[in-house]
Amino acid sequence: MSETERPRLSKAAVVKRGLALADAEGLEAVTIRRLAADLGVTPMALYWHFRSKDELLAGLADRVWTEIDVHVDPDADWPAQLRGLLESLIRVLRTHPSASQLLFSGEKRTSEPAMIANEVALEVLHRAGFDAEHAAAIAHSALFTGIMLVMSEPGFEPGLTDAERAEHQRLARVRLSLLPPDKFPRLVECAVPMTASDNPDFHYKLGVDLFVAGVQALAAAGT
Amino acid sequence: MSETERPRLSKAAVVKRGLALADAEGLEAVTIRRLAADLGVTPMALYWHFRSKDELLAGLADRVWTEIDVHVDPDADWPAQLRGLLESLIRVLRTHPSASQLLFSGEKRTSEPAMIANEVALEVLHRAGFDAEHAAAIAHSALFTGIMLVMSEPGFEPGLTDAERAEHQRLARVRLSLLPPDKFPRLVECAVPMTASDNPDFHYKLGVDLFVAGVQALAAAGT
DNA sequence: GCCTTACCCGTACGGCGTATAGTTGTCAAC
DNA sequence: GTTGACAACTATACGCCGTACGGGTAAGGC
Repeated sequence: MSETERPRLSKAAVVKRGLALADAEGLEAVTIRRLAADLGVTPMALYWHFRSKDELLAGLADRVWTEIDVHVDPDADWPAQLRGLLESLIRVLRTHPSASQLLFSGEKRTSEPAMIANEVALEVLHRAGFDAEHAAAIAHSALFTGIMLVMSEPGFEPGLTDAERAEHQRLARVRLSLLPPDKFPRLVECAVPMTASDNPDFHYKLGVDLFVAGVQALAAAGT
Repeated sequence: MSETERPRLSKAAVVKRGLALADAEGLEAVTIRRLAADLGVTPMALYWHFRSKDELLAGLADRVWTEIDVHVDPDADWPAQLRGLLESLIRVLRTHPSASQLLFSGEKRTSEPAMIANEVALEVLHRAGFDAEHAAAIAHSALFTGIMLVMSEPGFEPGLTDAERAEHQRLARVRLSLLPPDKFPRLVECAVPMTASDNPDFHYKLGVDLFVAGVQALAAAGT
């Protein structure tokens, strides 16, 4: 009865497993010890491949960046291109719910795939007529708009089961409904939509519409 | 030689000190042990006033919410009112750099002052002609736009000294400038504006403009 | 005099990131 | 075929963290 041979560890394998763990149980579940255990290895083994936990997390972020599709339809107008990029970003961030948290630490947006995405966005904005300063700010804003949209999705809290999420929503809704209607008429009225963690499409569509419309307004005003 | 009498602890005093600590050294400096030491008290003393650290942090968040000015100019039109609210939010978040991180945990946006702010925003949006669903989504979006603007300010990293921040900026700028210009022409071109952590007014003005313009466009399209 | 209540301390547990030093498997050089 | 170097790990330990549990102690009511 031979020991089940564990394949050699590799940076990529660790990152893959770490990302899967983050996706499944939230970023706070990604600890050196837990990840090592999942990989059937001693905690300190990871330090052979990564200088620190932060470098490991940077590895996760890097991998997430590679998943976003930076292809823009050359025949579309620039608002459609911008929208496409933002939607691609959102798609990736939604499949990796902890990635948004990850991308906040500034030095995790400097990997090469991140640069490429940034470059493409800047190019689109350049063609839209924005100068370097505005293009930079708007590209930055687009990234954070995507992150915020994902993190502000009602009921967003990575690592929760669907049942827990539903219960949270129910509680939030009840709490809102039971507010004094004379002091909080609008809140009571909006109890349901404010906590609607069911169909998120409305949330994302409105968010993207808002952003693109804003940029278009700026472009029009800038001329 | 009498012991220097320490005044009795109170919830408010702990929150005050905690917020000051967060402002000065970042949220990760706010540990039970450190905060207790600052207050001249044993860690477990804080647990008399708060059930858990999370409840303490909720206390910080609550206090931050009370600082935002929810007064809207009744003579202004709704875009100006919306802008005023957002600017007030941003002002507070900027004076408490760690507050943005704090407000992410959903249950820290349910205190009474938070509700009031929300109610006011919903009222403004209602008068702008949005239905409950859109008003709810846009109010939500406004809050997160404020948070995002603060956290996406170039060089944002609470608990850093000005010198460290300047050094970070310098490094980021150099790294961008040294990219291969044939692969990243726009990035190289935007090296300076992308890392401009000096005058932040441009950043915030553009962010608010973007948001308000977006909402106005939505209002116009909705009619 | 006693008891309750509010407030605080001491100790301990399990988990975290990681510094430091030791162990093993692999494989080229002699 | 032995040796030695090096890559890839393991073992142990340190100092943090949040916090459960079980006291202690001064003030005030009876």
